[in-house]
Amino acid sequence: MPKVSTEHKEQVRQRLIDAARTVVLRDGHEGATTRAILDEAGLSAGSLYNYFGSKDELFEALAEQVVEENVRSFASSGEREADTLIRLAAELLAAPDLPALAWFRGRLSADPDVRAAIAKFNRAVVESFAPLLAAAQADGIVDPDIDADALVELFDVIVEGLNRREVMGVFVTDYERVGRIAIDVLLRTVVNQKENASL
Amino acid sequence: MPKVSTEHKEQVRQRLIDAARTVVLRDGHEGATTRAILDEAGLSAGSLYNYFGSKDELFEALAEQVVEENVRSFASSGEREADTLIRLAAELLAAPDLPALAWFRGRLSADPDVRAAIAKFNRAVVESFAPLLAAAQADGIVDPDIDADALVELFDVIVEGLNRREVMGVFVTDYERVGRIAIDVLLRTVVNQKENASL
DNA sequence: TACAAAACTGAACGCTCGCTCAGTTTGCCG
DNA sequence: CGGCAAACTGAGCGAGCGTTCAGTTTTGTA
Repeated sequence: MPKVSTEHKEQVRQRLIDAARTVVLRDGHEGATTRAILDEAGLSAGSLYNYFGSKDELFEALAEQVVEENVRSFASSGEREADTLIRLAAELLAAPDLPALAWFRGRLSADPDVRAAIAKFNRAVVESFAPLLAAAQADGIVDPDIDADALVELFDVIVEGLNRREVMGVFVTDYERVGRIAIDVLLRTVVNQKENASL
Repeated sequence: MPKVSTEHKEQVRQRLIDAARTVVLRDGHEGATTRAILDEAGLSAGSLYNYFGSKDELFEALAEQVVEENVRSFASSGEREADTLIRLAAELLAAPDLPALAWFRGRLSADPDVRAAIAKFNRAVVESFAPLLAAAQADGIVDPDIDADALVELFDVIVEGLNRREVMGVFVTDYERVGRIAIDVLLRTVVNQKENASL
């Protein structure tokens, strides 16, 4: 018969994950020591090991959670227009969590679970854009000869590029402008074909 | 009157930088300890400090060198056609130095000198593409209303995105295809205007 | 209220890191 | 050839890390 155990335990576990995220964002990954994290969470040195087997286990949990949030945020947007997607990507990438995400990508990319989660994010991006293009091709407003898979992949590359610059602090001078030109350029395959057809 | 000093000193210094690069690429940044680097260079613990004031100074020198090589490689290509640029970018980004570059970008991005070197690389990319577009606009084959600066910036974003994926091990399935669609899409602003004009 | 189990504490351990320094070797110059 | 400054060695340092554990506090149950 277990004594204290409740979902309170899960709350403390989550508090540790949140503290780890806070410390990584504030002090960088070199400053993210167990002591700093436990201090942030209001616990002392030994308590970590009631919840995680090691520091790495804590970081794996955090990494999976951050990636999961990004996947959900990207995949659950109501609108599915291509320009909304670019805008959403820009917003998403401006979120304070992203530096952490990038950090984990570099730091833990050796871990198969994290790699899988990242691949899931990329897939979410691709799967959001592909149907739009397919529909446009089915409607005959996009050249059916166009290499749709490659175009979708390019969209993903652009999202990654925006992310990288954001993380690097090399901010795009004006998201609105670059986002607009990306839409413009990506959808020119659509629009111009349509214009040509209507001529 | 100096005794032993020759340019031999510069050679050893370079050997240390090369050893640091080798170890980082082989063991990752956590495995790149001073002992591992000195062992790779065939020197013992104390010798590092005849050439660099600290481990960080060595890494700064390496980072600047890697970035410098990338800038030179990108800027010195003979051909200046846009599709060549994309192809060059792809080749460049497939070079084995790139993981190191990416690592330093993340690791030392707080250092102003390294940030400056990275900005230089970005500038080289932008300056390679901008004249092409400007010329096309001057010739009247590109809509002068098009936001040229933003388009150039998008090109840079694409280069960054390709780089990121390469470093992450999320390889583009077929560089040829994605490169072609990127050219196609970027230059569609050009080609379609020209086609429209000729109609 | 009494008690046992779980949660928590914080001093301490072992380890590895960047770095130092007294002693040794190396190689240029008078 | 002799001498001396520079280059190099490697044992060892202080500090900080992740982790442990014996003791204390807290908590749910009987």
